[in-house]
Amino acid sequence: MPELPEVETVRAYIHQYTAGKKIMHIDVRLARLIKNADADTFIHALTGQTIEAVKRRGKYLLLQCSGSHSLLVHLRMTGSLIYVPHWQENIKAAHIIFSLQEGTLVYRDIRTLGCLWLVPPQGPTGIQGYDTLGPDGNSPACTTAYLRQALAGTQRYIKSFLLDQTKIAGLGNIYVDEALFLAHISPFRRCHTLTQEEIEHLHDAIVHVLHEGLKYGGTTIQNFVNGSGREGQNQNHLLVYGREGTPCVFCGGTIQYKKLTGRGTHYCPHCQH
DNA sequence: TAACACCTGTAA
DNA sequence: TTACAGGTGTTA
Repeated sequence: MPELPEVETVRAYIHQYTAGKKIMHIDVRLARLIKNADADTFIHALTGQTIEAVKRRGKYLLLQCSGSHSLLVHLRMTGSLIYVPHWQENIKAAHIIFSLQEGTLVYRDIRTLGCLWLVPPQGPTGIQGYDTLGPDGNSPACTTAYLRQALAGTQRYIKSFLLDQTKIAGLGNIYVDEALFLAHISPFRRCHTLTQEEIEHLHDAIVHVLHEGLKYGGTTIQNFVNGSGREGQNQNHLLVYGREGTPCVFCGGTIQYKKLTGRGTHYCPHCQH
């Protein structure tokens, strides 16, 4: 589900509502979501700690706590982290429940593919996937020069490259399709064939689509909700994702849908080369 | 790099 | 009943 703009939207809300609050009690209802500790260890390490700040790197959320351990969360497809002033038992798919000194932080996840990790004192190193993250797609480190250098070394499909979190962190299926459409580059192009000009357009498009996603509070297709449980609005501004069979906003041709390395891919064959 | 696995819900 | 879904790790 969530890509960088969705995770960042959640981060901002959760930070606003939970920073400075103490974790009074933790109810672990689905322990297998915690990947590197058993439930007792997890509960013992975090109970009594104060959430100092909520940070984000790529699609990971870091809840920095006052004690020696912190909490790292990846929402995967259908995870969500919401803050509610009053816990109610009718909240569906609530798997880990943090009772705070004021209000409740709930980890929900319909498909239960999400992950939580207890972060050791030395930080979130050694946690699979985290150490090898590339620069965030909207960070100053993700320059055109960086992209040029990284793209030159591989012949894979550009879409597959953009989805690779070790190359660029934070992009997922929606924003990759949107960025390639805006840059007029086919998802089937091989990385090493991109020209300097195309790489510049691609870079601008990545920054733009992430900015738009953030501006509209994330994209909700089915499940995404921000930290308050509300939907995003960026789905109303998408240009290709989910628009197969409808007219291309540039040429009026028909948006196509094909599978590319297992992912549904939306593009305009006339505009994207 | 492809297929499959992890899961559940929804829509065709 | 089947295919598909904002992701990613493992295996062939």
